[in-house]
Amino acid sequence: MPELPEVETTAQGVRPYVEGRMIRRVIVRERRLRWPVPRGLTRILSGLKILSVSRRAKYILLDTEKGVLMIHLGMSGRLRVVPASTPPEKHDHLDIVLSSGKCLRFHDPRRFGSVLWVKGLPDEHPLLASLGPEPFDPALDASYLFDLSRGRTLTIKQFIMDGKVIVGVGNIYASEALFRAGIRPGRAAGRVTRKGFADLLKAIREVLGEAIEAGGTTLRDYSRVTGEPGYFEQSLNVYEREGLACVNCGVSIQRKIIGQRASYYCPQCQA
DNA sequence: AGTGCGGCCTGTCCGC
DNA sequence: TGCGGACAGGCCGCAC
Repeated sequence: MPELPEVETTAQGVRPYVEGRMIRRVIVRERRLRWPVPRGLTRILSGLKILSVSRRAKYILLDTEKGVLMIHLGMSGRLRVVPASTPPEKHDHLDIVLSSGKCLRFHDPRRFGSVLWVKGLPDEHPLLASLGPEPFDPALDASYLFDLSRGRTLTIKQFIMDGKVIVGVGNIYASEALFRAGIRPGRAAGRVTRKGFADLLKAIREVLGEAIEAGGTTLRDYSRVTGEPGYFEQSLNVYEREGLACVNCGVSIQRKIIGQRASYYCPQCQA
């Protein structure tokens, strides 16, 4: 399941193949994604050069002189670069055929992903406009999170997974960051101390940074552009480790549903 | 306004 | 073996 590290890894992986390339055409085989793939994408994109590949939250942005193509991997989406002649497989919903003879191929069995076209600045798109800061934004600090959380009754885990608060913290890394910060996922956000948020922000940055370094976490659906797995899975301390010994203290890791999401924590190390 | 939850999807796994 | 059902999850949009 692609979280921010997986999306970042994907953006980095496709960048050398698509930046500076011309789009020859677009082949849409299935437009029923999270949002319908816009009609006329071939007409819009053909002949445009991809100026840059970037990422905002979990969106991959392909910038052209006429607008920006926003790609979200949902939870089972993948982007691969393959020769344009490669026969499509099941769930290969869309190809962006490049002047190089290769194509950027979007594959998404669950179709929670999306491919959208924005004419103006991507930040003005409704899906991006109200998003919170990037975790690695230097302007982001613990005080921001602390202030925003005052009076909030939802759990700290739900709070950090809320894209309006901070982007890019998905289910896996939320559990992992809370473990590192020693905070129980079920604690009310409004009851987390200033120190707690300092620890938590540090932990979020560490976990995401390490996961990017490792090429992401490979669980179920995700693999890198090259098809090789990410290696962060072996660094997970609590996620999907219910009943196993805490790496810190040996106490059994607990699993609890919070906000309809599986959450994992050590009852000893996390208060 | 903040909170909780339904719904979108399919592959995988489990029990019968 | 085959089948149904539960589950996984990002995140929007609705209802309270």
